[in-house]
Amino acid sequence: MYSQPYQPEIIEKKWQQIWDESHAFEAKSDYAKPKYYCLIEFPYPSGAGLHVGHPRSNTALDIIARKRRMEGYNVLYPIGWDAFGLPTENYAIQHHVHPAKVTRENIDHFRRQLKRIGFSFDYSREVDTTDPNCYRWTQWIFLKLFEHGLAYKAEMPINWCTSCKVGLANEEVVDGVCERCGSEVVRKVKNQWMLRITQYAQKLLDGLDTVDFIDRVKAQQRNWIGRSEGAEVDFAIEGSDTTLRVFTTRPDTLFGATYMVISPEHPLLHQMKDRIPNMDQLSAYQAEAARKSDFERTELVHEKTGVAIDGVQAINPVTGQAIPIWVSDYVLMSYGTGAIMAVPGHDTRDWEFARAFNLPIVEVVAGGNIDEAAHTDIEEGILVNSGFLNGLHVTEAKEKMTKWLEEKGLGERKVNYKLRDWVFSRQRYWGEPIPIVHCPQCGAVPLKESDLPLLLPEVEHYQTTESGESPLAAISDWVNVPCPACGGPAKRETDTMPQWAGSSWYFLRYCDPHNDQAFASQQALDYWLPVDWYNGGMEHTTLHLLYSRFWHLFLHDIGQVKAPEPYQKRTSHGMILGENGEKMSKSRGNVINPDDMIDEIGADAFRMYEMFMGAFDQAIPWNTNGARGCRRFLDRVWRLQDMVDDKAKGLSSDLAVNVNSTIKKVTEDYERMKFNTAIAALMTLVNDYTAKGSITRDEFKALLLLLSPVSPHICEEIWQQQGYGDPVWGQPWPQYDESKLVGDQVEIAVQINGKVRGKLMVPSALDKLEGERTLPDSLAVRQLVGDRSVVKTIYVPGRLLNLVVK
RNA sequence: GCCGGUGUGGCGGAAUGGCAGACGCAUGGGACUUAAAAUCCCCCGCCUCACAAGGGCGUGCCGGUUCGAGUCCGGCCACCGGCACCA
Repeated sequence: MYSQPYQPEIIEKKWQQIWDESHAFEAKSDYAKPKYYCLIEFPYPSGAGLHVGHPRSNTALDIIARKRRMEGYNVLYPIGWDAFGLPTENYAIQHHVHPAKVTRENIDHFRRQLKRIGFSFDYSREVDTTDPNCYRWTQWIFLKLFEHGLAYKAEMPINWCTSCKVGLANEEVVDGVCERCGSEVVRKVKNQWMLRITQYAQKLLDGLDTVDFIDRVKAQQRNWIGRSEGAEVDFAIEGSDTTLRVFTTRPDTLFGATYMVISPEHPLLHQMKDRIPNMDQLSAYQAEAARKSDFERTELVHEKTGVAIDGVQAINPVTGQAIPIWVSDYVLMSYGTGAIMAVPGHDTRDWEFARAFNLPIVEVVAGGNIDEAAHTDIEEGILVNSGFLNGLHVTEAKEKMTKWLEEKGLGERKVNYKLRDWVFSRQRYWGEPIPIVHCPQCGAVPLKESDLPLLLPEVEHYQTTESGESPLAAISDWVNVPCPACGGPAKRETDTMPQWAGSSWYFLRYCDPHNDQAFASQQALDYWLPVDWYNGGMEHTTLHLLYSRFWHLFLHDIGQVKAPEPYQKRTSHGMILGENGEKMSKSRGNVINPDDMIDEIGADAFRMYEMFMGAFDQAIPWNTNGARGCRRFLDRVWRLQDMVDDKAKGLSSDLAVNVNSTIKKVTEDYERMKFNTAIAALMTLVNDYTAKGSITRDEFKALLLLLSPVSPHICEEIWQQQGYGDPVWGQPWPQYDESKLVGDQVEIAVQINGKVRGKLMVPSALDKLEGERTLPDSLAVRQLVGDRSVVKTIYVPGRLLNLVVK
């Protein structure tokens, strides 16, 4: 009997120390070797520590990273800290400590927790976004964006979180409330730094065709970018030189445009105010619309309100008829031109509005009943009541109308995107300072590159001021500086960058993290990029993933990186839910702490359960008993040491098929992220070994190599104790013998009319034709058929025989 | 409303158009033990049947294709995620 019990708490510490001291997982700067870059989203080092969601992503790519090393690749699997951000700052305010100190402590805590799980990260390349040597380059990229006209300052209504006291990007507002804290978001006009991500809308869309992202990620990005094709059309305003421009995706329905609607913020109102008799009424409506918070706007859907503009009419360019212009908040200033042509016959919103205010409804595409509802299902319709378009299919009509508009100079083809520019300023302390000086003479002046990094100054209070200004605004000797251009008195920008800044390029820094001449050397970037495999959460699909692709496309355009797209492959893991099937949260009291689990079952079993619990891309409830089952499995693996027969050589004949097919299955399943079935196959193999009662050294060895990416510590320990030689992490990945995947004989099912009626042993080499010729004559099959006659015979080699009988 | 995804035992789940329920969890039974824990073994979808054998039914619902459908096609339903007065 093997006397020593399995003690993960001892062997895991032991091997973690050995990995550390031997620099086992540091990426080599050997640019001749084939490389593989595995990336997980770097964590935000919160005070709460690691939760069980982090290890799901980390273990998955740790398996890939460890497998790639065994396959001979130079692997980069880095880790870092997305350490700027509000929770740390709020904690610092509350407890009167410096956020940098809080950050340092949290990082140390996170690193300890991660090391305890045995991830093969290259800790020598840690990136910390709050380190001036790092954010210096974040500022540098900002200067480049500014230099290329992609960063600009604008007075504009922004989403203002009333609790965080900070402006938010559109992407950070969810259901009208702050994504982070859930508080009400109101619109507030502020002077904000913006990034022109809209200029990259088409490139962000096109790039998706060149990369290997899972479909739902691509779909969500496309959806968010929201491209739509159509035309812009000018409507003349009666009795003036002005025209009112609209965007429409359905130029073919122009004959059905019976009125127009402009958004309450549309400049036309102000422009025409002298000839509008009911301006008071309109101003009141404008004020009403402005008061509505985003929350109210999303809640109060479908109840159409509006006011007609008296004394001003537009001319429908195809019918020549004068049509009224209305103001309504169902038309958004931020999309298209802020004005629409209303086609109530074929648009639900226009139909409701027309009904509410008694406006004419005209059918221009046949097939519906416009007295009952708008006829919107018109992709295949035929035009009616439409002059020169009558009788045409909508597709032809669209084309003909667009050409007609272009010829007459009344409009043009146009593509619109839902994507908005990115609000980039935050009125907060704990972020990268924006390296700009505002000079009354020269305007916004960038710092010189040689003056970077612009350090965050020490302040007394980290709180946003009551007027909504950054805490940096209160430090007058930091704020007041000479203008870098003219030397006159000027003031620094006091807003800081959002947390998304650092995460938009951190993966580039990993390539060469200690470089102080550039964000990374050209050679390192050329070698390591693109990231070969990036795994992360679905919640980052429209934020981080889009932003970082944008920055990378930009860096590509200015010649800093070779490839346009940063990530070759993107996968996403499913969320881990609490044991009750609900989302894990402190308030629900269903949070599982990784440290507690590791104390109980060890890191190897914990890692295994994270991968075994279910399909990797699905949300799965945690089950502590299931995790204990993984520990029991590792106990069985440990006890296999009692069964090793030192004298037996190679693979025993009755296990050769099991071992070879397991190697094949596990190898393929790891690549497809089917970790649960790979582990199930390993369990089956161990069951086979146990049932046999004795195994050869080679049989044990194959198991350890296959299991090592999932549960590395126990494999290293057994490997060493069994005297297999150099550590597992440097061993070649096991290969299978194609000729040993099936035995000489296989059991097949015998079906009569598609129903299983018996089993039969047949030679596995038997082919389809030969099987169909010979098998029906065998005794067992003849008994099943009885005196019925066989009409048809189908033999699927190695699977089944189906006889159709009458 | 639009775009994705998912529906299979008590539970998590498995199944290139080919034996539905692998693997694990839970439950029950047994062995070992003075006892317990640990470990090992067995059973474990529903119905029929005294039992066994045997048979029937079964992958959200309705239809279709096929020798054969959880898988493919058509039409629904439910749930989850994302987007949404986006013209």
